[in-house]
Amino acid sequence: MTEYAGQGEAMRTLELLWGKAASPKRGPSQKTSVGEIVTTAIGIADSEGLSGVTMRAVGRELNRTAMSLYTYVPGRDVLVTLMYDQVHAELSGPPKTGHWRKAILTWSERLRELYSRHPWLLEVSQARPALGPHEQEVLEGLLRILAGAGVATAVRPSVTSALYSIVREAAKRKVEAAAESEQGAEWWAERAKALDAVAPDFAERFPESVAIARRQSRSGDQPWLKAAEESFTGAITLLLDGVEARSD
Amino acid sequence: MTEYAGQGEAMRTLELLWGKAASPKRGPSQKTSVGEIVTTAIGIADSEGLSGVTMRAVGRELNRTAMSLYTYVPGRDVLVTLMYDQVHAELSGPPKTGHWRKAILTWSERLRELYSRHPWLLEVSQARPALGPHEQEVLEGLLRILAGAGVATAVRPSVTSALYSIVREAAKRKVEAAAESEQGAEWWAERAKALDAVAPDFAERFPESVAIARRQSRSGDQPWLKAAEESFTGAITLLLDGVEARSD
DNA sequence: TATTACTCCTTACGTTGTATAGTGTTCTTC
DNA sequence: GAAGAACACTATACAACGTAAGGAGTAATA
Repeated sequence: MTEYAGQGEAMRTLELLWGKAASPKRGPSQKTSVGEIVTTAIGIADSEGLSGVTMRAVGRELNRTAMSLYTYVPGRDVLVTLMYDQVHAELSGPPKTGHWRKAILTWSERLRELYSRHPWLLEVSQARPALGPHEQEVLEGLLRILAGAGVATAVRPSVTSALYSIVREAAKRKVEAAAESEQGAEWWAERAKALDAVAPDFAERFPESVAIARRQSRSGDQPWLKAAEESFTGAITLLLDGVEARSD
Repeated sequence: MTEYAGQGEAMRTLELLWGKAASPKRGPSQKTSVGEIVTTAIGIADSEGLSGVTMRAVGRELNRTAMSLYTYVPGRDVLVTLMYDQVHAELSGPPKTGHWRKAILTWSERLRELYSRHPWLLEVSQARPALGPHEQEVLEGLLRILAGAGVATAVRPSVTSALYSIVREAAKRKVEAAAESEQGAEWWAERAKALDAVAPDFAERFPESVAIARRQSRSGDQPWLKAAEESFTGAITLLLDGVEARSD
């Protein structure tokens, strides 16, 4: 490994994120690349979850040992950071045109779809200001829409925070719903019976929760998915109404 | 372990969540309890993060072996679920009175403070419909406020989702900010230099992001904390404005 | 009193991330 | 061209993890 003038791992991680890692000048030619490793790891995460991404598993996929990966990447944590930034590249595209409300809704939906394609994103620790280029590009895209719409600078962080939040929450519910539909109806019936046995007063203690659950279960054959969809667009509409009320 | 009539682990987890696990009728008296184990585990998580909560560490704290914990709790995952529900008990209190906007803001702030006290909540996987009593109580509290305010039933899931989202996002930023202020100013300067070396065109590529970051760094000696605070109340205000616009 | 159900402990297994050391390859320098 | 530095990769090893299996001791039941 090259020396990094004492700048530590933060510098190394930034270099990797921005594809600016210096290529080696001597020694045997590398048999793979950071990009290939990250792509492979993403593939594993997509199909087996983040816990499936072990150094050994990634190495095996590339016909290499786990330890050889440490030539490219300083450790598993950084690999996950790189994966996180890399998938955000899927959202890069032409700038949105049209009405800003529509643009924001589209932005939100695209981000949510990203989370659906890569559910493991929800397992990645959020306490991590990575500053990767693709993640940053996504944020910048939203800020541009807000700026173009004439939303006051002071309000933009709030809107941004709220939108990200709503998208992630919606993605969570969608992932949950998918996992749950795998379980089958029998599992649900059993669980409901168990809950009743353990908390017979559930409906009395939590009438509002039960009312909403019942309301949602009436809306079609995929109740959870539909409910998630509705509360997603509903929440965004609400937020944008608030923004608009503020602009006046 | 008692047999659970083939109902599996879901039943066992629900019993533990609701404190309805049957106490043993024979054998030596138990030297600890589920509650003590959960409390101990929460203490460890508070001070060392969720990764510090190992079966061995919890056992050590209670002068017991890791394996003895399996008498009380079927495994680490369920222990984490119990921890998650348990801390939500800290929010139980008298129902809020006064204007509903104020009540919702208070609810949100209390939840955010819970996340601040227990930052590891953000590390807990959200893809998990636990149905624990304390978590449910918190949700029910919010729904009651909404119902009392006359917010339409159809809108409540949206508002709920958005509020939870905003709170969690704000907590994330607060946790980040705390972790970052530990790092000291030198670390930040170094990191800024590294970013400039790696992405000299950062300010040109992401002008809106940079503008906001600059704006936020002007607002006092704890820029991150203040920014988080502002975007938190800002986002909620925005959302409630939207709700109000909808009620008309 | 014998049996049963239970708690707790010891031991052990497989898996993880990664430190260390060694082998062989390629570029640089003399 | 030869020597040596810089590198890629492998093999081995270690500590820590969750937890399965088995056994010793204890208390209620029959």
